[in-house]
Amino acid sequence: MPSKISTQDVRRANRALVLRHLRLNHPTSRIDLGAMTGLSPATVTSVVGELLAEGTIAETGFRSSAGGRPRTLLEPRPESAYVLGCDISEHELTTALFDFALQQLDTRSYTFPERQLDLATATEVIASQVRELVGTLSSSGNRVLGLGVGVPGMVEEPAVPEGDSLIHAELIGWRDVSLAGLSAELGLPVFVDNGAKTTTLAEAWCGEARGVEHAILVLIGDGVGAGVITNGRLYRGATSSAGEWGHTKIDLSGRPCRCGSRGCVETVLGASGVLHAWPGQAEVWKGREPEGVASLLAAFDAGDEAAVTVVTELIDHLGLALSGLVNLYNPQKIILGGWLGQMIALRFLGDVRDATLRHSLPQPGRQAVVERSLLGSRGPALGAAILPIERYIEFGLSHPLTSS
Amino acid sequence: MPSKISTQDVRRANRALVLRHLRLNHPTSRIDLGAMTGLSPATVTSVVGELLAEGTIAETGFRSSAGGRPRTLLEPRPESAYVLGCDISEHELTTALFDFALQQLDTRSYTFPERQLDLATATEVIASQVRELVGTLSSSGNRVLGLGVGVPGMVEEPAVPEGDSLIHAELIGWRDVSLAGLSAELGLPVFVDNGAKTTTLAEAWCGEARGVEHAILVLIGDGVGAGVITNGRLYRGATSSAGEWGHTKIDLSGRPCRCGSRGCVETVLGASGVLHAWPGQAEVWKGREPEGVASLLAAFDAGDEAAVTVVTELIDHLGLALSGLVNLYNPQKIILGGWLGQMIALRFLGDVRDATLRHSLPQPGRQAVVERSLLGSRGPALGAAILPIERYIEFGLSHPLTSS
DNA sequence: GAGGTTTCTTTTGTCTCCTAAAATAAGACT
DNA sequence: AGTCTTATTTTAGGAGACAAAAGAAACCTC
Repeated sequence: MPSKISTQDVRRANRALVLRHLRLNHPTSRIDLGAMTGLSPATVTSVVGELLAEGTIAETGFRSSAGGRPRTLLEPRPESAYVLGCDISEHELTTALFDFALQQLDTRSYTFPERQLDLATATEVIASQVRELVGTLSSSGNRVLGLGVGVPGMVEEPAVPEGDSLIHAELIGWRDVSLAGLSAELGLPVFVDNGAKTTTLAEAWCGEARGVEHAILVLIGDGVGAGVITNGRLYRGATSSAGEWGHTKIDLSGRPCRCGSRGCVETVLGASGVLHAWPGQAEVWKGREPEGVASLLAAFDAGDEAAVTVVTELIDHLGLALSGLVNLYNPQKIILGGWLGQMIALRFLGDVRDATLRHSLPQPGRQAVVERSLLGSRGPALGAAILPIERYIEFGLSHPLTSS
Repeated sequence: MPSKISTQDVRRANRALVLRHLRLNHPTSRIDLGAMTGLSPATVTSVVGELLAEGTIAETGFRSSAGGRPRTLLEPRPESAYVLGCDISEHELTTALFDFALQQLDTRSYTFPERQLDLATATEVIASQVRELVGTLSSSGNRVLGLGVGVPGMVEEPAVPEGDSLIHAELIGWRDVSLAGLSAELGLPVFVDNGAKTTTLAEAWCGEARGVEHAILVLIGDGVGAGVITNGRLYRGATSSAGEWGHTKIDLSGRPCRCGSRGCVETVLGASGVLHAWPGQAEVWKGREPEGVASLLAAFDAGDEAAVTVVTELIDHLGLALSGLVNLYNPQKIILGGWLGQMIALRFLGDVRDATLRHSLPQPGRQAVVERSLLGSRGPALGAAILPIERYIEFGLSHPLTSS
């Protein structure tokens, strides 16, 4: 249930509103901000004054006009704050440093074997990466807003606002773990979320979903996942684990899945699932799925009959699976990401669109455009870095933050 | 994107907050309201004073206490306002009158043949039902907040706030239709939404989903539908057609569906789909599906082998389909409704729960409780009536409203 | 280049709203 | 009756938004 609000929340909300508009279209003048947000000029002056005093934004010039006072142009100041984003995949841990404009400044990676990464090691590695990255900043005394971490598993929001998020990531052997230690060690606020969700956030802020109120990012690779944006925000559900699309069932008589059920989207659209559909090839490419898919596409190009069938069915099944998302979430845009998703989108986007439309109900189907993700592999870490930025834009520095 | 807010929105939000709390737990005292909402006693006094002056709530007694001033108890005043809800199904049109406490006072029905109901007739019938119902109110000069209408189709929200909602309801032959005429004729605000959504609203306000922040109502009958509550509100998506679950595909090699695709949930779980799975019986019960299902259950009880298989598979498939909702929406509760859904839940609720859990991912699966709907056939009209109530609670009388 | 025009930005005064603290009300207890 | 306890209302103050007025900074014209 919504909570009580008071006059100070009004300022908080309007400050965030101005900052968000400024991030999406800059440079802008005070007048334009007023027109776009609906705020009165007086209020815009006041809010902008605050942001200028903080150093969050800066006046960067003028737009001359035919016979009137020129508009002062405003922009976010990239060097006003920095954020860190960390992505943990099943064999790599990458931390990157971004400025306030979300430009990546530097990055550090750490590779680990066997899908095993214990919490202590992870904490240590991330901490040293963060210190190194922050050390590369030219001047000292910079505002570092915090660290976001994307993990390959589910993250449960704390019951009480100031509790710790609980991580469940079987893939790397983490069960009911928290990163409170890392936060304490760094003296920085640490935010955790599922990797697919952080990637979706990245897409929503800097990619194809920029400015789209209702969008879904579909990630297809070895595994399959999705992230949902509704009303411009990440959809989380009761315990933050909404959007788990990989184990939605689309085939009553499908192959068994590692999740214990059968016919999951992942068994049909995931890389090894696709190769399974290619007679006799699954074993051949085990552990080298990207090569396998490449060779499937080569065979398709060569007109190999089996390959053509596999690819044709893949596209139809993808469209069918996407239609489920279209009908259930009624998005304006569906974005294909993940290495396999990108590969498919690059060559068969039109066919995927047709297939999706074919299987969707007409009304929501008409709304939904299918696109290819623009973000490369930087997505997950970038999205993780957005977590502290989001908090800052929403709450300013009032919430726990530290300088370094 | 969220819009600007000002101090007056603060009052609006807090007024709505108090009213919602009062609706959920009454009688309550000012002090308790303050504690539950987080508002200061002074503010509670002020807001409550306003509501008392309006007549929306009343002081109804005292709770004596051990040695202190007794708390004055507050309650919503049922007779402070009235609302109308209308449900249009494929062969019937029912309008009901409710008081502010959502007690049904009276109802009128109109049956029409052949799934054909033209807009002019509908307008006329509803208008006369409404006049009749309002006429039955003992005193005159009552506040009638408006009429809500639930239709068997999709409703597109207007692009501009003051535009008209567009209705697409193929089932009764309505295409791009609006009820602006009805509103003008009655001099009352008219709100329209999809029938499954209004029923979900009813469940959220008065049924199993009361007070639940994340819930899904699943309606299984001849057709199949669903409504989703997230963060305590109805989930609508980009054009208000989210939650269309009936044509989610769960069987790649399933039977073709009237929607043009194949293996839709409706072809598996809908009444005629279920009977199709019962060898040789589909034709027998065509047009008399409820009887057919009853006889299937009788055969199941008698130990008929085919029937046992059909029912066992039905439950497994239902669990599998529900698991998709669990994984994608991460709800706290799933509620089974619709005549067939109720029938199944009444006899096999435990098995359905097991099946759902079996096919869901562990984390979201643990959260989701499966229950049977408590609302009978009154749901759709009741939910429709909630539409104007919701608006009133949120905006007070500031939005277009009329007295009669 | 002085005055006028136009357009953006800031200032001023007013209004709304929440809240802490103080005051008041309405019992029970002794 | 006096005291204690708890609930509600008043009071005084602060945060905010905004309309209207004032000020600022161009350009244009003669």
